[in-house]
Amino acid sequence: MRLSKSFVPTLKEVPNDAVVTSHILLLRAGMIRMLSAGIYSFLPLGYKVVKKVVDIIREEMDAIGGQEFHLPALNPREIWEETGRVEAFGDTMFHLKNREYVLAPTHEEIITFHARNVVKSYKDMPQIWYQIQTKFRNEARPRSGIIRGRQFLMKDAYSLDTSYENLDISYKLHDGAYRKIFDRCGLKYFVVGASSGAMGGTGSEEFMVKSDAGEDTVAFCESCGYAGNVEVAESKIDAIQRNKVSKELKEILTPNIKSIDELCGFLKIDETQCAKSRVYIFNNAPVLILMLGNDEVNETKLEKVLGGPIRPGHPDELKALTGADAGSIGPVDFNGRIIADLRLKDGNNLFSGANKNDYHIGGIDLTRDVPKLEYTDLRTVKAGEECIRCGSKLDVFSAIELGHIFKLGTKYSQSMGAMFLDENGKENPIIMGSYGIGVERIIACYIEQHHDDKGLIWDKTLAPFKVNLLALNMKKENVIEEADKIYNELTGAGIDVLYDDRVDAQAGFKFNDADLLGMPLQVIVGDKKLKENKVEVKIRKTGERFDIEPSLLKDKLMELLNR
RNA sequence: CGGGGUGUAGCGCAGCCCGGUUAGCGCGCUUCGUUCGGGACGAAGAGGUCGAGAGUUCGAAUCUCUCCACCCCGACCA
Repeated sequence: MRLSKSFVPTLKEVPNDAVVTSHILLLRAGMIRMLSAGIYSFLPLGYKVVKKVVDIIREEMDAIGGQEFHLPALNPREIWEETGRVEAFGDTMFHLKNREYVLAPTHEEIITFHARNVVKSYKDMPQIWYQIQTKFRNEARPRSGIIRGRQFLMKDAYSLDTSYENLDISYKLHDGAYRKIFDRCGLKYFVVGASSGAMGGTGSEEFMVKSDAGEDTVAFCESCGYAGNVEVAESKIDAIQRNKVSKELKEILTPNIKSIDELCGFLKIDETQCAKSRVYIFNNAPVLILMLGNDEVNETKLEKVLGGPIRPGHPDELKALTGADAGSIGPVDFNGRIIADLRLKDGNNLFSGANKNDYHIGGIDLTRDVPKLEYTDLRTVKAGEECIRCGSKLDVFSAIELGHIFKLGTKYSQSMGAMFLDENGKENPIIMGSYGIGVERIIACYIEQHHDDKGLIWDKTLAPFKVNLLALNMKKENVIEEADKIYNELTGAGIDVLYDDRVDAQAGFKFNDADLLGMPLQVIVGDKKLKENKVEVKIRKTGERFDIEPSLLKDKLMELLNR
């Protein structure tokens, strides 16, 4: 492609609104432009990269037996009513004003709609259905360029199976395909166990890339590879030691003492001798949560344990339930379900609220004084704690979610009536899985991982062009002649070449644009070296450069591109 | 949705506090000439509803109010 005839509006200066590296470079390289918050146009160069990513995804999805669909983005609202997700998505779903339609934020309902009409027998399965298509989500706050938009491209896939064993097979196929996709795209990623959130289901994994631009927080173990979203991650942290002798319960006057720190200061005790109470409302019933010391309740973990949404109790509810305000609530004689974090397991000689304002109780023995106490892991892990698997120090950092694979189970088939007959003629709901990849995020993550202060650094796999040919002075006949010849030769050999043939751009301008655009190889044709019958080749990634005779150029480039 | 910030030429900004010529600067753009291997130089140009609307005033980019857009932090987020 001749640059002089192309629309590649590069920017020397950094646009005001861009903060994240990938966003800045995509704008500067003339690959995207914003239309509105979270809505981006891909310009020709950017769209070439999109197509490369999509091709890789398609190849790997086809390789596991996926069949590509193209489903409508415009959906009748009533289909979404069947699963209750109009309400579940709430404001995140776009609604049309002049017809009862919504813009699809994902496609489980549409897949299930087609499945229930056609997939009626166990003989029809397994199926893997996928598409690469635009999704719409009314994000409250789009950000970071193409990383979080209101309109974005997603590869979404769905598996239909007759049993959970078969779902496991489909799930593993996707896991493998995803690894190949991200490997081929040149991404350094890791896989974490994740919370299933509002999708429902029995298991899920997220494919993540470490990045300051990320919106998820992840605990990661360098030595064994353990990784978990902090919503679900666990660490090895000391539980309290049970004392040999349990003291008597003792009520203590603690005027105006609310927090654990105040309590420790007042009683001259350590925070690990304190059990902090939090009251949540689940299914309109109170649940008292006990945490050790200053550990905070991880609400995601709690919701998972309870199996549904929770909310913190209001101050007046707390008062009515316990007779005390937030700082003085405790487990002893609490009337309702009590769950304690594992760190408190069978602890004794603990201090906690007395359910009476300005009083705490000491000498609590959980095994003696809190009957029917349940224990589970409810903490959020912190950096520096020990890995649950190998004991090394955990790192906690932010990351971008690239892909997510889910075992959905029967949530959608059940609510929408997608049933099949098994070998015994018995009717069962289809067992489903759902698998997503954010296409733009692959590009953004790639850039976050592959750039320098000059600009983008494309690997040949995703590069919009393999070679950037620079004719340094398009007013010199010999330069034009040689560069044109090289352009024709390389193009003829099937190499994608971006030919900077701009007449009015000076050498330095072309060098900088080439580095910004970041094609893997640059071929520089200038009068100076032509006089010695040489052109220059520069490898963008390493900065390495050498001179070569034009007649040897094509073979040399082929060799470089193939290794 | 809460908090903070910004909005002036295609891009980056100054001017605003303290109202008063024709609204400036750099880059980019057009024309001509020179230059031509690391973002050239000279000359002459084009380009603006100062985010929108209302108000105060003899007079508003500047003061007041309302709205809108965008960015950041948070909440939220399959």
